[in-house]
Amino acid sequence: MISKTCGYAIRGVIFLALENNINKRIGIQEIAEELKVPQQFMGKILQELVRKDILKSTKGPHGGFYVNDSILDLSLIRIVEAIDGLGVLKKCFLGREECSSENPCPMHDEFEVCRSSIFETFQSKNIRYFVEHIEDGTTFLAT
Amino acid sequence: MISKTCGYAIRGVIFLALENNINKRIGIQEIAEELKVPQQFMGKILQELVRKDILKSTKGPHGGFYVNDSILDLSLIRIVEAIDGLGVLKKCFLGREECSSENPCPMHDEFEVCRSSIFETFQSKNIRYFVEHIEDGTTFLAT
DNA sequence: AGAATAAAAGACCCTTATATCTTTATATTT
DNA sequence: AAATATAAAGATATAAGGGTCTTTTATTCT
Repeated sequence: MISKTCGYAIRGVIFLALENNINKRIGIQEIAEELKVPQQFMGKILQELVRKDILKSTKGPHGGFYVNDSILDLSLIRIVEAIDGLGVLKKCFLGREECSSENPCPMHDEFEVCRSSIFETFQSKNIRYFVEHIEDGTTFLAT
Repeated sequence: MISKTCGYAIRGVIFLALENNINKRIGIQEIAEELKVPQQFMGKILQELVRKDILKSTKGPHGGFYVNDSILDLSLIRIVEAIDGLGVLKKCFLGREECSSENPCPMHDEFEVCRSSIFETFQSKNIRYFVEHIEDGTTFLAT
């Protein structure tokens, strides 16, 4: 559905939002260790999110990645859009070039339900929602 | 979700089931043209399905791939199993190594609904179901 | 038997996703 | 100012998925 890269990106952003204290920067090493993901690869992904204005970063000692409180209002769909593009949520389940309700593949209707429920989640849930569930202890970021 | 390869496989099997007359064999060229998929690649996929005893084939003039009526009772999950393996339906949405209802990622519950609905479709619907919808003209195999 | 036909099989190639390594730029500390 | 820590940037490596090409094998027709 979404790429592994995009999953890492989402987990990274939620992690930064969780740790968000005023002006606190978190190094890529700590992020990668906490989330149990490859450090350099995570670095590239977070850099991309900086370029897309979803995160901020500073170099030098005590540098690192950080977010400000407005991140809590960001809807997940913005991260998916930045990493995979929205097209990832529209591809035909059976690999046809074109697939739509007017010209559906055999799985189209069944899958459309899922597709739109995932899309609705990405659209309507913001980072705050996910942060709260992590703080609750009802969901987990690291394996 | 499932691989493109697996989507081609499903479309190929449904196509053969549609065209199934006694002892009729269909060449890979015709199959690929009808479904608008790469011929050689489709050949490899159908060969794999022959090895997995889902299809049959014969070489030589008037050879080709074919199925018998029992194909209509095959559930789609058997094709997914043969090509991608059932693991493809169990992967964590956010790319964690382990993800379960006891140790859920932030998207786990939302995605579980989709996952199980897709699984249920694959499990419960047989080829006959899809063949009927194609014959109806309500769904389409080729783009 | 020989020619023609069609799938099987395997080697190979291209693209994308995933991941790592190296160098550079920048900020902080001393 | 110099040393140091740290991320940015970009080149490179690896693996998997997707796709093509060539040779072999089996079948049928003449």
